[in-house]
Amino acid sequence: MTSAGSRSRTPQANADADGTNSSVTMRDVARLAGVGTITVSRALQHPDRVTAETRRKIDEAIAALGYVPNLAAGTLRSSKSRIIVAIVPTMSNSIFAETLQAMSDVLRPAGFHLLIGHTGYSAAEEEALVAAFLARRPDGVILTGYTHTPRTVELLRRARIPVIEMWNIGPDPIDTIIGMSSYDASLAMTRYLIRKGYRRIGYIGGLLQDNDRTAQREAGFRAGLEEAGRPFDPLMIVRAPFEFESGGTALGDLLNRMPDADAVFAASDILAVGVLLECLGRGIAVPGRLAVAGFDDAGISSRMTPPLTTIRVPRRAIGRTIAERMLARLAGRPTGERIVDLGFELIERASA
Amino acid sequence: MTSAGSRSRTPQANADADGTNSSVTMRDVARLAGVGTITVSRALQHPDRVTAETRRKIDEAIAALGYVPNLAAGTLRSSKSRIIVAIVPTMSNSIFAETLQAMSDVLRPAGFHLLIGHTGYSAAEEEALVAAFLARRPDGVILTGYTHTPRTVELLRRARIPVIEMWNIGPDPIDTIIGMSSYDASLAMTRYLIRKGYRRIGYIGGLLQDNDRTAQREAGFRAGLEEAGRPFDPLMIVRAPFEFESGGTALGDLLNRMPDADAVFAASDILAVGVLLECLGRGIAVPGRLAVAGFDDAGISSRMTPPLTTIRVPRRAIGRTIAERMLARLAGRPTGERIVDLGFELIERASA
DNA sequence: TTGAAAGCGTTACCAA
DNA sequence: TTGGTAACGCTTTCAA
Repeated sequence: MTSAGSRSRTPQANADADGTNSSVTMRDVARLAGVGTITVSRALQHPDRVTAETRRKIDEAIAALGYVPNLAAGTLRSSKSRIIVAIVPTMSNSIFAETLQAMSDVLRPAGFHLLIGHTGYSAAEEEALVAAFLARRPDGVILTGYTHTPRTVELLRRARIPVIEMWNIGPDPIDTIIGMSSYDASLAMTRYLIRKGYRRIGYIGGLLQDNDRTAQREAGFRAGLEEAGRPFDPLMIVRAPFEFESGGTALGDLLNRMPDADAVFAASDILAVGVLLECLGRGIAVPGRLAVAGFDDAGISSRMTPPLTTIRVPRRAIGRTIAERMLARLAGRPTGERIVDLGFELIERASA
Repeated sequence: MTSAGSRSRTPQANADADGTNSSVTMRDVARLAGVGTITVSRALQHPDRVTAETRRKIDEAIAALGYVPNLAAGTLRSSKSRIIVAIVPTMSNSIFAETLQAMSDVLRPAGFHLLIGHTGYSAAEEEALVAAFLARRPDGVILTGYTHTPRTVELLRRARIPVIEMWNIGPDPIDTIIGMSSYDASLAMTRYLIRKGYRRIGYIGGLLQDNDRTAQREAGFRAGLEEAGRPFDPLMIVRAPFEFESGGTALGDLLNRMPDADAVFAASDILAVGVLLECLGRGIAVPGRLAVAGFDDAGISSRMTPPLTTIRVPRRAIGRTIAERMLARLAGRPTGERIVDLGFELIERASA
């Protein structure tokens, strides 16, 4: 580990002073090792199909020349890029970041790289990303949710590669869908609040545009009210972008419309924490005067005062499962159901 | 936007029923358009070097055949991948996620894709990532900080591509370094706390392993004490990973060692927010009994009660500037200084 | 276990 | 403005 040292101050001028350069090819390695190029290729791809002695000579030649393989050539010839494309709404929400990291942690040791795109919650942007990324000939594609433009679906269908939709379970996957049911989770939380005796429950949800997660959560909330015979009123719902700032603002809106609310279900912990902080600022007792429930179980939620009742989504497990499934598919190994529900957990804490 | 529809239930079986498939090449497009392949290539790369009529015919052929270019072939031939590698410690910290998104927002419209890796704050892992990614022949590489293994530096030097180190300014960049001085910022915050009259200032910092940002912050804190003639004592420092949970724990440790502390400077808002929440839980008045300052200006910091005094780092500007600089370099346009300091802002709020 | 030749789909080079 | 030919560096195919 060094932070300084004898580095060249003019990187552009780094010629082959040490006899190595970046245009070393497999052929050069083969020549130095005294073998054919194909043997070098085999030594790199399937080390066990080459004698230990040959492998040693090749390894030495690689080290001596500073050889770096050129994956573009391999991809062209083999039609295998070892690239997996993953598209998420945003990377700023650590929910998705953690899922991506979990996927990457499985894929990288297997030699696959994740090419990540973010849509800003726009299906049109997703389509543009898919179109652009397909030119890289990815071996597989992972999308968030099941709401896509028809052309996105068509492009992926024609690409004939594994496609995994994630996070939110829907009825008719393009190929495979892995995640949990936002509807079920939201319904469970609504039932819980009702069971706890809250009479006037407000809902702060995300924007619905191109977002089946937020749509399912809102639908689950309404279903919960209905099955309990509670009248639903559009005034009970406020929608806001997933930011801490909007949680507080949204609570203000909601309380203006529902001054008698005794509980708030926020469809994301980012919003719910914003709500809690706003309550703190306004001196609203939680859960005494107003109960607060969230969704996601973010890192901060358990540290709040009071700690937040929320839905835990297995976000690392989703990433891991998707990556493993993808690797199995690409290796031709048998895979299971096309719809994989990894479930959720209702975490009961003090806030509701 | 559709969430369902007439999708095939057996994607593996999608043959060329509609006459289009994914093995359409530029040659097929050329044939249908009645031109040479090179003209198709030109129409795609430099639309202005082709007559409008030719371009129209080619566009029609592309649409009719559902042609998707193969970038692997182009990369092989031209040695231009239009891939930029970016390596960060973690994507879970939204600080880095926002910088990555800002970079991506500039690079994508220019036809470049970001290949992202995360090191988990390990220089050895960074080296492994760089070695693996270089096989994709990226057009440029972006690293976080200036602490790298010698082999990482050597690999990048040999690759002869633009390398931009980011976030933390250091004296001797591999090539170009863009960010701010964590040392200066930390020193400024320490001076601020001293000026505000706090006598016994504790410090909660990140782990130092392979992390020049945390090291500079700690050094800045010590320098601030020293220049004010305050005695430094190792007991004043607690180090913890950047997680909400550790902020609270670390505060406990610190107060055991320094029961008379009247201020805490946490080297990350994640820790500082954890500290604030812990104070809330323990009934410690902020800033009356204990002042709290942070670093990063995370989204939640301004919403806390009291709102958090912190250092604002221009994280989106860093990403944008890096991307623009990278594009300029790759286009052969002149670029400025090798060290670009985008500065910071001390945000004075109520917590300290 | 090893190798020779062919070819992947694109773009550089040179010519018309 | 357009095109023919060659070449990028690897892996597949077939053969020894």
